[in-house]
Amino acid sequence: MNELKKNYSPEEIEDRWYAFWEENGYFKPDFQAGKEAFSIVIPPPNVTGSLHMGHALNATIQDILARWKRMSGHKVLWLPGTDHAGIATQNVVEREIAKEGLDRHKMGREAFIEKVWTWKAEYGGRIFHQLRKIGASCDWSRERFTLDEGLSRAVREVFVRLFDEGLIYRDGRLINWCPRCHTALSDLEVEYEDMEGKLYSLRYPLADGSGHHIVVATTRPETMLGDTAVAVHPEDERYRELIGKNLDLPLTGRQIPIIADEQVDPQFGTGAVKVTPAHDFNDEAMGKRHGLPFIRVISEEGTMSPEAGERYAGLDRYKCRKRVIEDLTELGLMEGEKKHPHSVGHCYRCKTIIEPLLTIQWYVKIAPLAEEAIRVVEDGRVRLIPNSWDNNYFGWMREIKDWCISRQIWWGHQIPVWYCPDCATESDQQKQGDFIEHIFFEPMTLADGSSVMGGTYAELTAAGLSHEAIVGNSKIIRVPRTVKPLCAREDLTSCPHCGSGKIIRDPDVLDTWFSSALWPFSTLGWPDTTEDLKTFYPTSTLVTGFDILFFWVARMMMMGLKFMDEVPFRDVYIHALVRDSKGQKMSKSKGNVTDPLIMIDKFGADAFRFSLAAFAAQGRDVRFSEERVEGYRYFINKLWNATRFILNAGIPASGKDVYTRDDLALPDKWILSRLSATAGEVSRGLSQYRFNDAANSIYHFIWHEFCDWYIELSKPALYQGSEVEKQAVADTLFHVLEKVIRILHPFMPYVTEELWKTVFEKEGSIMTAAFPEGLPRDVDAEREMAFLLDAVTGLRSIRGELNIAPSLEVRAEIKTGSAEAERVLRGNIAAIMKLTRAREVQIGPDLARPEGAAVAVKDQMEIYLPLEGLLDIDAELARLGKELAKVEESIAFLNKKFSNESFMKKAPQDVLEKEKAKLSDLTGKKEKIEENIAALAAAGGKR
RNA sequence: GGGCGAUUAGCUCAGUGGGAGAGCGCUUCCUUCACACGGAAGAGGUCGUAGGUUCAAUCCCUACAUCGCCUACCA
Repeated sequence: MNELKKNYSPEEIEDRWYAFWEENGYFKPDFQAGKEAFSIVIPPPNVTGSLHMGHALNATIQDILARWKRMSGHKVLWLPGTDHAGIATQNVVEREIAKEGLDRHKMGREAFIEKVWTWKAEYGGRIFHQLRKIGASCDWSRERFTLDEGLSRAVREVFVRLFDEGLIYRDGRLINWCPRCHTALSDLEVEYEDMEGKLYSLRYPLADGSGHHIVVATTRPETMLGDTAVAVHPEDERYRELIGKNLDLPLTGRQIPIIADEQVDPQFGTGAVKVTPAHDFNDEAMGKRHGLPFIRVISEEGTMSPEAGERYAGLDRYKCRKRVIEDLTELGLMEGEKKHPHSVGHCYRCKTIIEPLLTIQWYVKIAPLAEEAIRVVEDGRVRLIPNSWDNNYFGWMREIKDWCISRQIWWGHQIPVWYCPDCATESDQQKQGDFIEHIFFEPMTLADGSSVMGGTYAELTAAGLSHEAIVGNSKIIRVPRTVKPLCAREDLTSCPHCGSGKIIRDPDVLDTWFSSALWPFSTLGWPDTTEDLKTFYPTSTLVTGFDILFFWVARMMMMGLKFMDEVPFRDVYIHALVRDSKGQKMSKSKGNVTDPLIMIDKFGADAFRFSLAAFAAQGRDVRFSEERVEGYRYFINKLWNATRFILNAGIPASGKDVYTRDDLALPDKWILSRLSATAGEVSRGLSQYRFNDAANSIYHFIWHEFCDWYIELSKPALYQGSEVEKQAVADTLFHVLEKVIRILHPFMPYVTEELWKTVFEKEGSIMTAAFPEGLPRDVDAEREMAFLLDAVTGLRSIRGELNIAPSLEVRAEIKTGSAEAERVLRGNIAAIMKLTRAREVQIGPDLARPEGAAVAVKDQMEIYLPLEGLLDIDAELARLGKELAKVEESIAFLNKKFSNESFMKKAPQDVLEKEKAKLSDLTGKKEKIEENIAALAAAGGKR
């Protein structure tokens, strides 16, 4: 047997055991026959990510499940991977190259993407290192990346199939545009934030020369340059006469009509609203209803476009706002302004204020996919846990809008669509709208006389040509997006219709979430029918935060059902957000971020994991507090020292089964029964995703039952018992310890492995030991033990409250009220003496009340502590008085109940019985206390 | 605007239709041969407010207050 140091030091063992597990393949599923599959796919963190508290909680929960299921005889796959995180990653690398004075346009698409891959190779694995620190038992041999070859094939397959079915289409409409990221965003990617804005009132003069004007209110005066109407409510008396008339739109020289529309709220502002169909979602709808022109006055860069007029073109949108206000003021057309709080959409990646822009984008027609995804939650094929999320989920799914999936960035899955300029008709060319631009290089002779072969931008820069030279000599082909798109599984090099080699690929890439939507099956090998796919799909449980319920979970449901014809997972455990100790959301800008790695450093991964599990109550945010982590480090130390105690006793385990032998004492049987109960509670907790219950249950058992009671009770036997008694106790201690570290292992993998290997010198790993299940309860032992516990607590209570010095070795007398109580107490006199520091304990059914004794009244016993002259009678009287008051209060309450006729008539029989029993117990107790008070008072009087 | 959740001991939070629990903190005592990262004994709560349902409400219902979150087109 090995020696343990006095205190547990996590840093010395964690990395060693992790390497041991990984090298020996313990994280790989065990394909042994007969094992049921249990699979989890990790919510892929962004490659740019580093581990934050959310990941830590998420990973800990998954790991607890994975380890528990492994120990419970499942073949477990926990599949790890990362997400390419299109916009986020592109932003990071763009900042990186900006330091070298580069930008992606100068580099060219291919060179830039290569740069991102290089970056990914260097930094992308960071988070996996961190997950290893936490102890995550992922099967790293199956690690995937949303942009790797296999997953890209899956993306391509899905796109083509949806395209062929008409579920993917292009349309020109308003979308949320981030002028900084220079891309479209889906509705979900816009974060709304309340901001203190201003509401400006502008005067639009009537065009009839009457000198009258209409006042409109707006928060965005610069958009007035793109107004194409002013709308009023059709019933609005104030404006009825004016409907159909024209207004002079200031600063533009254009005239716009006054239209009537139900959507206008006559109560708001002046009841007249300016309509800018090309830059506002409401106005877009109104514009379409009334056939208004769409004038785009703001460009992709967030600056004013030429259509805004010469005076404003090129200005930043906010500078333009100022200038418009100045100009209107000068014309006397500013009616006024006032503060106006409103919510403004921001890019979820860079926080820039989004701009609604009219562009052509790719969409997924989502309603047909959503139907089935709703049904599977309704009929329970997928369970959301906690189910309070059901309504949120249904609400969102039922109102779901088509999903904009194209992004104008480079890092991602490029849309597998080509356009043929030679197939474009004249009407295509003339149509206003988006063009796809392609820099096209033909073999050319440069100014210095050298000649250059044609090629892509990247190839040419690689050949040493400057950006200027390339751009100056290139031809730009523009293909209107209205040309029929050609969608294909394999890259096209020529037009399948006309054979033209000039076809241009759609430059857009797919929304990152498009590929993550396929994660549960693409990672398992789909579209091939692999062994993994057959074994592990559908996955068992998805563990995720509610913040990506719609981004990710809902979309996985739709895609899984569509392409696998089966739900992607059975259970979705939705955990809360980790907040700081004050309940604030952790964020870099607030500086209240707790770094999980620092926590692991300070307290060890086990303590940190256990805290997260203990915090993870369903349906509530997690408030993280370092003090609690510290507390759980103490807990590990407690277990560690309990182990030292067991080892130091120096009695090796005999190997005899503790459940079939007949030489166990009451405390032994009791702790075994409590162990069984605890194992059951932990199993139940885990299977119901009540991680806090499971954690608390094992914590309480180890500390307060095993250490506080059983180990203390074991001492008399170990120090003074017979050889047989010693061996029985030692065997019980070892047995409970061994089982307890198994139960604890999913929560605390490292320390449990350490104890398993060093104390029990076992082969293999605790990871493959069976999780304790179905251990026998011993209700007799638990009931009998209550007498012993009562006797000890009663005596301790007297000692504590009467402040009897611990050095004073008292004598105790216990008058028992039943044969069972007597038998139990008699059998455990040594333990009572040891735990209460009594030099003598007398037990019997008819002991006389000694004079000058303190007393405690318990079920089936009166405990006397004779203090021969030392008793502070007043203190004891006060103590008993307090006790009596409590009992009397309860009795009064019960009596009130019984005197209530309706209660007697209507309360169910079992409740009635229970209350009656309670009353009779209390009455007995009351009488005994009163007797003792009377006796004591008499004794006091004699004094 | 709509929806959801929260409100329980000093703090952080569990919990249940039959007079409320934990951890930390606090008080008192104890360096007793696993652990002072320890042990023992205590104090501490009209379970947000007001109504209602019920024999019985901290728990169910309604309203209100406060605080969060999600969602929405009020210019």
